[in-house]
Amino acid sequence: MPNANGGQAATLNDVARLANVSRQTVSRVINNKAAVSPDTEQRVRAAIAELDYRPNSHARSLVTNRSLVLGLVVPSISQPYYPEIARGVEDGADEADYSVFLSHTGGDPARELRTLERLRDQRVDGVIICNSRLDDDELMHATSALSPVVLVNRRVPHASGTVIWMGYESGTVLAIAHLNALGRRRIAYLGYNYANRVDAARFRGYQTALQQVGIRFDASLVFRGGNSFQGGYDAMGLFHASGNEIDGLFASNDMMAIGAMRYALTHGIDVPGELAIVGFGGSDITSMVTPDLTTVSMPLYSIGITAVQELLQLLNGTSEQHRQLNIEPEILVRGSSVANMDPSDLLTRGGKEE
Amino acid sequence: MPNANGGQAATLNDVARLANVSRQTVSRVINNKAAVSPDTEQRVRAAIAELDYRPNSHARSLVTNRSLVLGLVVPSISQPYYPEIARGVEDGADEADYSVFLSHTGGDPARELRTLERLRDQRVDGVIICNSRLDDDELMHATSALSPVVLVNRRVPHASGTVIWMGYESGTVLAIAHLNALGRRRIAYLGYNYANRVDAARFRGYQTALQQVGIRFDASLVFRGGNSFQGGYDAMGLFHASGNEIDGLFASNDMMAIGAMRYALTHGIDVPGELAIVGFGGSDITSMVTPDLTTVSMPLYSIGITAVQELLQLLNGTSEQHRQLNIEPEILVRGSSVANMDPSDLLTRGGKEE
DNA sequence: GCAGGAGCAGTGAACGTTCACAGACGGCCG
DNA sequence: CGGCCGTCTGTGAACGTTCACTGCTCCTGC
Repeated sequence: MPNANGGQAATLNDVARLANVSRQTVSRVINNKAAVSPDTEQRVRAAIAELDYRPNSHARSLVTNRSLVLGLVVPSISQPYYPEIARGVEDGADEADYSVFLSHTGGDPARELRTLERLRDQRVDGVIICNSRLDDDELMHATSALSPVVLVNRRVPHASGTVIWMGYESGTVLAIAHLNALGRRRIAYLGYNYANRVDAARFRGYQTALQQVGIRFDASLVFRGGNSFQGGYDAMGLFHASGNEIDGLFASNDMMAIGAMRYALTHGIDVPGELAIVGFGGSDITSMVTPDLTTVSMPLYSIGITAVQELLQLLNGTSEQHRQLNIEPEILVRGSSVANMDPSDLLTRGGKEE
Repeated sequence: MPNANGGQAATLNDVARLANVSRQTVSRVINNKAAVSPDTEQRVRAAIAELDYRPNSHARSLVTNRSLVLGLVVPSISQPYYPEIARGVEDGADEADYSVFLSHTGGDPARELRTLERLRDQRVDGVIICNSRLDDDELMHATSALSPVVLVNRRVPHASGTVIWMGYESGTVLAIAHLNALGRRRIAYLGYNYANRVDAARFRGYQTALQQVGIRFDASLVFRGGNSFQGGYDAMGLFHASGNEIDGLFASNDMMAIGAMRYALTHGIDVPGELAIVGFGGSDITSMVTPDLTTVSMPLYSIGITAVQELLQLLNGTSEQHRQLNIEPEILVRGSSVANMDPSDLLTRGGKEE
């Protein structure tokens, strides 16, 4: 415990006294703002080291009006997909010497609202909100006191700040086109919640793609289930029991796709022979299942990085507001849609950037 | 923008002026500390609402010496396992009205050190560190200025604060005992880094268990690979090529186990018939692979909750320091070690809480 | 009728920084 | 040799709260 006065952290004044200079001089040294004579600087640094002094960020923020803290709000940190974004945000922030408040809302709008209030209380310098569950008005109001803001997967009318929009629609088109190219014609769509903007965008992509390749939309091939492995498994079971024949399946996310695939495999349906399956998300899991899952992949890590950079640019005015960045996905073709791929070949494909 | 003076957030003084009372009275209302007449309170609340006032937490922290913020440090947020802990921490903190700084270190000790410094700068009220990569001295020194501290999976001599220790050793004993009970005698151990404390603890468990069930330790059945799906796959390949016969395999974590299983399945080794496999971690993925993976499961979410509660108790002195909490794992028996389980039965087992 | 307490409100100082100044000192130029 | 500029350092105020007081009014009890 190199602290001077009984457990309390040393202050600028303590350092100044020890080094026989004024507060301001110490401040100058730690912020290396203005010129300080080498001799003085040396003395100050020695004092800082001796007292193990570190500036109090609260005091600093109070006067500078900047906290060097960002907020990241996600619905659920434990779902695959968000951790990867969070990692990007973390890395981007760390590099710029920012800290990150992580908050997860559990998909509960009330909790999201509470979280945003708290971030405001903490006077964070900016906020990244992923897949907000608030309705337009609430979101507008909550973020108006919270600028700048980067919204991931949510377009809000007249939002100041930047919107990062993932190509859910185009990604789904990719998936359906792939299934069509494989000669599949009866392609089912497995979603989870059409009231959800993201799921709705995918559904639009499904319809668009069908039209493009000249397949008539058949509402009986659209079904839904819970947003999980179990949900996909159960939904597939129900659908199968209905007796509808299909040779292709697109699922809204990887976990549901894997659940559906599991049902198929354990009920004598050959994948991909009889049924080709494509998931959405590009999560790690997809390369660990057998057969590995063809999936539409989003560059999640770099989305996180981009979000932070955009936020920092908004902060120092290097970027204009009202921008929209579109992120385009790619499709990772694997064993759940194309048979007889060399497994060792599969392993090297579809790796994520680090 | 209900703000009064041009974009700047309203302050206590603004509210006081508008409500025609003193700062202190407003303070009393927002902290509902002392008695305030109903009439006055009403006026103050109206003013707060009109100005959309929210207290500045920096100013508050400066004088109260509490920040209502906790720090959570993990090696990697995108690896399965940490998100679940983070979720627990988040939920526990949210309930107590605390915010959480999430920092991930990428397993880099230098970055971990930098992170801890930053948390200290931010004057967080407490820190949870998972699987610290620092050596004892560094960790001791870095945390001495950062109390209270909860250390997950790391025992440090004379650490003030609490240690949460997961039963790596006992969990591994569970796994080996299970394999032995199935009649497996040539049980291999697949690790990733024996210099790693956690991996070393598991290895001790392996040796202990062998001894308990009367199997002679055979060093040629111990091999290692990278800490990932690919690592498990490759290591299994090399081991297989060496011609060593085994009928049971324990892997240090789920991803490696799944990689090894994938290698076995794609190279004509029947799982679990010829080779029974047990992983470690209890991550979600394990129930999504085919066959689903028998795994040693840690109650990660509740560990996160526990860590926060412990921290908060240390904060208000309700818990004594130098405590060690041992978390005991359980084994989830599934298709990779026991064949012919009803798949729908499997689905309902091993689900996580929440 | 007055001491004492309860209920309510306000004042100055403090928390640990940075900011906008101002001052001291020496050297250079005209 | 006087004025001015550059380099270095110090001073008071401010940021937005809470804390420890003090002061006022009104009621109660003896």
